[in-house]
Amino acid sequence: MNQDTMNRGFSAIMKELGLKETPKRRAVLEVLAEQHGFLSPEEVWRAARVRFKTIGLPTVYRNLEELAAGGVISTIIHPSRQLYYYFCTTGSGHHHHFICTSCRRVEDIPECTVAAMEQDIITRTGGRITSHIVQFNGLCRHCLTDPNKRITT
Amino acid sequence: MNQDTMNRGFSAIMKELGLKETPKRRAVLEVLAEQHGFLSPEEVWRAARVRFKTIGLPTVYRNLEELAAGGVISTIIHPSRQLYYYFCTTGSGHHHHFICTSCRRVEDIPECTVAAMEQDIITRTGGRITSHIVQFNGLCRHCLTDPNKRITT
DNA sequence: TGCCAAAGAGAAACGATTTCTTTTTATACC
DNA sequence: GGTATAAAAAGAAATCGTTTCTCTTTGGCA
Ligand SMILES: [Mn+2]
Ligand SMILES: [Mn+2]
Ligand SMILES: [Zn+2]
Ligand SMILES: [Zn+2]
Repeated sequence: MNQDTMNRGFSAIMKELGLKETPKRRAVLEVLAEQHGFLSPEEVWRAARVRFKTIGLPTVYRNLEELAAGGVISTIIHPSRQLYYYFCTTGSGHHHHFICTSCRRVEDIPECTVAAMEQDIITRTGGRITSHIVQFNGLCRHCLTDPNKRITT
Repeated sequence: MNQDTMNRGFSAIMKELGLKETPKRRAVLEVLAEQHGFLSPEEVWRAARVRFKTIGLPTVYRNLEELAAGGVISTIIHPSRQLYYYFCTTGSGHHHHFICTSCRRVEDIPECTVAAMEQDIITRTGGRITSHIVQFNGLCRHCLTDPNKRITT
């Protein structure tokens, strides 16, 4: 994703969400978009500080939360239970992820085939499903190939 | 689950995991087994203190973690990112859950139909899947029927 | 240009979870 | 039954990721 596409797209995104287009907010989004994997709020903050002498960690937390609430970025469920975010370049469309627990790469799982399971649950339990979590964890082919390059976080 | 079944089963469980059968550990398991829904470590602790004047919160955390590692209890993924545990009476067999975010009831999802998705990911990405998360969140039929009885946690 | 709600800085608080040290206890073995 | 020993627990304290607070700054709009 080149810088121009990024900037144009980001302006539209923030407008749609009714969020002001501030340099800090754009930086948060840019930092995430430049990564191939998911990042923690503190990692986003460290990367953003390279561009801004001053940017507060609470600012990063707030923006990440807002952007995730708006569906612009995805939250990653992690065994450590820390917060992690990922900017998914696959446009709209509901889908899930395969994350490498070693290097943090993320792969799309295009089809969400849980519809049948949901219908089954609804009819069987009589409840209403408001959301679901489907995520596959493992090692990507890079980390599988080079065991000595694995990042055991 | 009656008390006798509980005690006999629990002894075997701890033996299998190579854990000493202590009163505190059994209490943690009993508290969870008596609930129809999932509990936080502090809630387990409060319930366990009814039986023991002294039981430390770290003890509860440690036991819950060990029992979960042994597969005896399940961890629940929660939007609040707090820890929650659930004692699943469905014996062995891999399956997933539908949890009510209001009253914390848990329903089994007997079939795990993600095998096809996994195979697809493996062949397409060349990675290895070590685990997956599949969970459905929503409102159970009780909470759906009585909106005014909903527990908005 | 001026207004004002939204956004950010910086410091501080928070609180769930973990760590540490000392004491107790379950279990294996005699 | 008595004893050794490693596991387990108590209680206090620390940790640290995350959130809150107060004041200041700024983007969007007329
Ligand atoms: Mn994606
Ligand atoms: Mn179950
Ligand atoms: Zn990897
Ligand atoms: Zn319910």
